[in-house]
Amino acid sequence: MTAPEPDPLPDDDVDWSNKRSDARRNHERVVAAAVEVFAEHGIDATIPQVAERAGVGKATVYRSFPTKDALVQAVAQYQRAWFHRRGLAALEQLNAGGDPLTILRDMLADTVERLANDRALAEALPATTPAQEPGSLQPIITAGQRQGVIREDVTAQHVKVLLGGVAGSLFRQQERDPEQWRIYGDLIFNALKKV
Amino acid sequence: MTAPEPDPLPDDDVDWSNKRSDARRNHERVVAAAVEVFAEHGIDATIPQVAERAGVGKATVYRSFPTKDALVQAVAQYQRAWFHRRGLAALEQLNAGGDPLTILRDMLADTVERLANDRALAEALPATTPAQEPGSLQPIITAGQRQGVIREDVTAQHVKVLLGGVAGSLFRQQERDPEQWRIYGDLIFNALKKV
Amino acid sequence: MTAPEPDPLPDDDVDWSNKRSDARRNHERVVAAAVEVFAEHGIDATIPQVAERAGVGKATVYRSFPTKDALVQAVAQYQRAWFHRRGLAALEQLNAGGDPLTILRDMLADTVERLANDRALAEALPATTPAQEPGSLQPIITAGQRQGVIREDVTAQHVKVLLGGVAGSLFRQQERDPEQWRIYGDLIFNALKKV
Amino acid sequence: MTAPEPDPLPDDDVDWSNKRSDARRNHERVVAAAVEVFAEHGIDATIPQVAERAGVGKATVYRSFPTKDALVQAVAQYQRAWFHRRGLAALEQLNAGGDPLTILRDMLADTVERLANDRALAEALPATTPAQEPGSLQPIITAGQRQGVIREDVTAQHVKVLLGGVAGSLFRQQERDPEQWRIYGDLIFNALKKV
DNA sequence: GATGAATGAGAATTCATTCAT
DNA sequence: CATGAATGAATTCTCATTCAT
Repeated sequence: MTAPEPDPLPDDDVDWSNKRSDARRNHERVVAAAVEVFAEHGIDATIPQVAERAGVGKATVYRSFPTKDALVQAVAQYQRAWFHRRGLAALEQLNAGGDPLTILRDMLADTVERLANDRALAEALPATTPAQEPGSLQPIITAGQRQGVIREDVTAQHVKVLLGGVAGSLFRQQERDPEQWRIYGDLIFNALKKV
Repeated sequence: MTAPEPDPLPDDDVDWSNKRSDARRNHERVVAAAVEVFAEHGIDATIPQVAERAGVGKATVYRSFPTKDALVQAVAQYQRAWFHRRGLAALEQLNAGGDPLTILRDMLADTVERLANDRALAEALPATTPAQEPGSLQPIITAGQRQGVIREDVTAQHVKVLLGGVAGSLFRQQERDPEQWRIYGDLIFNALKKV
Repeated sequence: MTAPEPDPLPDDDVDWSNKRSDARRNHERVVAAAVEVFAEHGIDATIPQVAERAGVGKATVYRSFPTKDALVQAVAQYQRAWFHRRGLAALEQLNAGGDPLTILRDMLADTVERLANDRALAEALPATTPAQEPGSLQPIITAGQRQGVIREDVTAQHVKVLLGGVAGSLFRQQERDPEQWRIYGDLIFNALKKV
Repeated sequence: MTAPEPDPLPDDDVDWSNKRSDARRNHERVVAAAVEVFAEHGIDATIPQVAERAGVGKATVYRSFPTKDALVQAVAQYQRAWFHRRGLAALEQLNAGGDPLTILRDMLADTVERLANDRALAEALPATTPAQEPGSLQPIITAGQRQGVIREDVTAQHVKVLLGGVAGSLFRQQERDPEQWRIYGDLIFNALKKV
């Protein structure tokens, strides 16, 4: 039900075959550090923070990513990719004849659990555009709407905004209680259901 | 149904009885300017921006508020106060025999409308602690729960987080369509209802 | 024959009447430091260099000039203004019936002498556009052309490029001998004369 | 009338007899690339730019030249060498009984044409010292002086400074019109003539 | 020998905060 | 009291140069 771990890191479309292994290790360290630091501090984290976490100099971060924004986008893409994969898993369940509401509830629960540990995902989620993610949440919502169990004015985008927005707020007030996070997931699930 | 205007400014627990009147006027100007500027730009607005809007020097802002954070807190308190007053108005309707769900729906609609025009409220809303705001939304929710129309695990805090979180996301993606804001209000309303 | 000393510093269109005297002094220090530092190192001089020379912090420089380019432009304008004033003085001599060739020779000599001590003027000179400087050199050249003693294909712009270019080169090779500088002025004068 | 192409590359006083041929080839590639890149961007071009143009790694550039300045000097030497060869060609014409003024005019025209397409030459030209270039322009100037058609206080160095300086200015203001470049060459020619 | 990865020093710029007037 | 001038710390980004492979 959960996504496979560890998540693959973004590859940046670089052909690493003829690069030195330590360089690749450092690149991965940078990305991993960025994922961690952004997870903790959001996209306001600074390049020096990332560099220190990775144990490299600032300029090494710039070797992998030419601007801070590029790094932010890479991490955001990585986060969206997780969400996308989770959506594909849900889609398989749906195609296997699963119940849309159940699948949706589980997916929301998983996502909230991850959001609780990853501020960057919270910030990346609403920025997703439907075209970029054919899998995602939309098919499940559509299926539920066909069955008349999900509100007809709801789209995946609404869910992402609700999830991302709530997570952002909870991070800001440093809510760490998993039970509270779970409740919010359940409330959002409830918001989508047809009365 | 809407709150009275202009909203009273926060008092900051200062004894003004022996202050010069122009000092008090400056203080109020600063707060009013801060409310406006933060409403437009969120808490990332700068002190110089606030000072300019207030028509005073930067140091005058610091006379009223020793740090930028103090000013942010004051504005946040002011925003929460608006929400609190709106809650008291709803409470009166409740005591006059109104329907909790209807009252709740109207209050959410009003709040979303205000959120759409006030970034600072979105940022301030979730930071409220229950003890600070006995009025607020809680009595309406409680009444609805007694009538069995509102989920029992829901508190005013949950609603604030949902509202503030969604508004934050919508601001970040610069969503200006009032219809979209309205839908989110409706979804949150739906989230609270008992199935 | 030479320009009045000390040259007036650029005023940046600021009304200083209600500013504190120390602020004005600091502003002037910044400008004076910038003029000096740019005179020595050209426009590649850095803001920290200017700040240190002025005995102020970097940010104080930014108070007077919002970007480095603004500072560069101010200094360049100041330099062009000197050249302009010198041109006006020459124009008066011309109107008083002076000999164009003699006036031109003197003006070139003065300018070269100043260029020898001011790298920034060398860099600013060619950037002048005729429209900006109605006085300048053009009237003298035109008068000389009317008398048939100056080449007809010559404009003030050509002279500025010759002067600025030569001075740039001499700075780069650190030529300090005034006699050499004088010779270049004389060569340029010779270049302009009709055969 | 023009110099033979391709120009020979500088030798840097290195004994290549016991070097591997590919190392020598790399060295030459670096110099050729540096000549091109500096011609386009002046000495502000970066080492990575040169390395990329040469198709080698940055460190390979540093193997041939310990600092960027060393590379700059090598390119400058190469540019001066072109000028020197052009001077030798002129010298032959002189020895064959040519007219000094005509030879000088042609040489200046050629040089200006090359300057217009080579920023590095403009920057390198004035840095020449007479001792380094016995040939160059000096013999023609001397011949012209003997005939009484060229000013007696003029040396080849003066001409180089005039040429390099003007070219530097024209590059900085991005003057691309060949006619303008030609005029400057003619003015410099005029500057040298005896009245 | 050759490579490209890594780095440190430094540049421009912004802003919360302090202080002299 | 009120002001705006001054500043230092922090941030993004660049490049000449060194070093491990």
